[in-house]
Amino acid sequence: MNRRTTITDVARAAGVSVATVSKAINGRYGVSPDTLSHVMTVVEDLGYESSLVATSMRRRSTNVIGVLVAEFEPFALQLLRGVSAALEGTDYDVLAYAGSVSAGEHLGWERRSLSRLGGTLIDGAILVTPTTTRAETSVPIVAVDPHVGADGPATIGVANLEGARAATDHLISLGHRRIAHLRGRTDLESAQERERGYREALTAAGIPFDPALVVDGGYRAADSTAGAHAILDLPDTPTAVFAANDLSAIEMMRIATERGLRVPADLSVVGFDDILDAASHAPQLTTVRQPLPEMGTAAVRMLLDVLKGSDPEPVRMPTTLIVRESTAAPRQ
Amino acid sequence: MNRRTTITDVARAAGVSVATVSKAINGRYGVSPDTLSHVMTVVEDLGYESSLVATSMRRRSTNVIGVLVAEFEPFALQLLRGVSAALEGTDYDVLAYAGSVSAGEHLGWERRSLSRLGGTLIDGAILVTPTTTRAETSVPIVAVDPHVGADGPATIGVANLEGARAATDHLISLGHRRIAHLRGRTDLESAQERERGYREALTAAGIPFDPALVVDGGYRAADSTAGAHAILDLPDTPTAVFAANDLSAIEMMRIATERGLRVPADLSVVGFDDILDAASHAPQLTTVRQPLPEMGTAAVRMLLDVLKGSDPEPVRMPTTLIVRESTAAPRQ
DNA sequence: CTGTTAGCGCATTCAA
DNA sequence: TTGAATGCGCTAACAG
Repeated sequence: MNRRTTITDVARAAGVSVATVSKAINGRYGVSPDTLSHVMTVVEDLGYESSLVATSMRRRSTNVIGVLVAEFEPFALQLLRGVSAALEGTDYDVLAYAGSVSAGEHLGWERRSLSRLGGTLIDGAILVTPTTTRAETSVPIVAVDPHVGADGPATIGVANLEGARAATDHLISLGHRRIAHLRGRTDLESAQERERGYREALTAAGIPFDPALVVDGGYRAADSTAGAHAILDLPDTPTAVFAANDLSAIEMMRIATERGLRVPADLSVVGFDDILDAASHAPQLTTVRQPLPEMGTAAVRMLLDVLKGSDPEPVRMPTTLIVRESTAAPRQ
Repeated sequence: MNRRTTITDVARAAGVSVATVSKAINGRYGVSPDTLSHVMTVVEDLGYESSLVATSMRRRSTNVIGVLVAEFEPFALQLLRGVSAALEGTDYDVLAYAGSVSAGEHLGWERRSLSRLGGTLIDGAILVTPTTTRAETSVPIVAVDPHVGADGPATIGVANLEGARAATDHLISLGHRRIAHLRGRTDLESAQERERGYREALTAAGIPFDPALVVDGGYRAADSTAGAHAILDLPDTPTAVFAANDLSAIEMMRIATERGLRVPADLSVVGFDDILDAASHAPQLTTVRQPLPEMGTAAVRMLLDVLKGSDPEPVRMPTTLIVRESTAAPRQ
C-alpha cells in the first residue's frame, strides 16, 4: 500500500527537474536526446504512469471516453460491449460510470455524473438511456436511447413504435385477442412509444382497446412483480402479454410460472430489447431486438465525430422481431 | 459546451468564500444555518456537483470503487453486473475502466490502470483476471480470477481444475475417446489448471494423452480461429473438443460449422465460463459455469472488508457443469 | 462563524 | 536545454 510513484519521484531518481520529466514523457521539444533516454529509462524502472487525475486537471484532453449509466444492467452492458469494441485499436480508454442516485438527490443521475466527471476527466460522454438531454454540458455528449425522444442532434434511438407494433402483431397473428401490456416507465418516451405501438396494432386488427389491460411495470424486474400479478389477477385472464422490455418480460414469465401457468401454453410473452438473458432463459423469450452492440459502436463513431467538431444527424436504428419459444397460439 | 460550474461560481453567486461553500456542501461545522441554506439554494440553482477529480486530489476517500478490466468482454461484464448489484443501496459509485494497451506498452494493463486511477480517484479496485497481483499498489485491491493463481490474500478464484475435469469426464462418459483441448493462454495459471484437469480426466479414464491434441486458443475468439482449424485438420479428427473458455468454444463451433460439420452430431464442444452467450448460441453450449455475478458480489464484499481494515481469506468458488446441446455421443 | 492560505500531482509558461 | 513558478478545483488548517 505504498504511495504511487509520482512525477516527482521520477525527477528525483533521474536527477532532473519535474518539468523535464513531463516534457520527456509527452514528447515535447526542449529535451536533449541523452536526458530523454535517461528519463525514459527511469520511468520504465519505476513503472511510472501519469495520474489521470492530475493530468486531467491541467490538460485539455485525457483520451478517455465516458459511458455514463444509471446502473450496470444488461441493456447498458451489451451496449458497452459495442463501445469497447469500437474503441479497440484507438488510443482512447473507456471509463464506464454508474453514479448512485442516493435518495434525496434532485438532479438526475446523468447531470450528477456529468458534473462529476465532465470538464476534466473525460473528453466526451455517451449517456445511456438518459432521462434528459439538456445541452448545457461541459463535454460533448451522445445520448443512446434517450427517454425524452431521439430527436436531439447527437442521439441514437430505436424504432420503438414499429417494434412494439411488430410484437403485438405477432401475438395477434397467433390468434390472441386478449393481450395485456406490461408498460415501462410512463415518464419515458420509449415507454410511451411502445404503448402507442401496442395500441395501434390492436386498432389495426379491430380489437377494442381495454385500458384495464395496461399495467405499469417500470422496466425493472423488481418493479414489475406487482404488475405481473395484477395482469394474472385480471378477470378473464389475458392469453398474452407484451412487456415493455425483457427484464419485465422475464419477471412476467417468472410470476406466471410461479402461479402454475405454463409459458407459452397458458400465456404467451413478448419482450423488448433482446438482452442476452432473453435467449438464455427457459423458455427462450420472443422479443424485439435492439441492435445493442451496433448502437454502442454507432455512439462511439458519433462521439468521435462530435469531438472532431462536426454536428451529426440523429440516428434511428431498426428493430427486429425475434420469435423464440415464449409465444404460441392461445389454447381454445 | 459551457464550462462546468465550479465551486468558485457558486461562491461568487452566493457572495461567500469558496471555503464556506465547501464546508456547507460537506456538512462541516462552522456554517450558520442561514448561510448554509442560502448556499445550498445557490448550489441547487446552478446544478453544481463537485468535481470528482478535484475532490479526489484533496480528499482521502471518494466513495468510488474501481473495476479494472483489460477490455469489456462478456466475462467482465457479467462480473460487473454482480458488482453493481452488490453496491446498490450503498453510497459507493462504480467506475469501470478499460485501459487500452497500446502496442509497445511494457507494464500490464492492470499496473497502468492502477497507476492512472489509483491513489486518489478510487478508494479501492477490483481487478478482473489480472496477470499479476503485485502488492505494491496505492489502493486496496481484490483480484478476481487472477491468472497467477488464486492464492493471494484478497483473491476470488474458481475451481479450474475440477471444472476442467468435469467437462472432460462428461465427454468421456458420452463415449468420446479422441478429445482435443483448445487451450487458453499458456502464461496464465487458469489455462494451465484447465489443461491439467483435462489431462487428469483422460488419465483417470485410461485414455493415453496425445500432445498433438492440445492446441493453443488464447481465450479470445480471434486468437482461437487458427487453433480451431488446426484441430479439424488433425489426422484422425477428434470427435470432441474441450475449449478453455466459452469464447473459444463458440469460435470452435463457428469454424466447425463453416467447414460443414454439425455440432454435436459430428463434433461435441464444451466450453468454460458460462457467459450469457453460451446459452443463447445455437446450439446452446455445454459448459462449465463460473458463478460470475456471485463472484462480483463476493469481490465487493471482500473489498469493503479490506477497506475496513480486515485481511480476508482467499475465496474459491465452485464450478458447475451445465450440459446443453453442444455435446452428444460420437457417431459410430 | 467566516475568510485566507497552502498544497494535492501535474503540465505549462517564462526566465535562466 | 533546463528549472522555478504558477494554477487547475478543491479541502483542511488556521487566522480573523
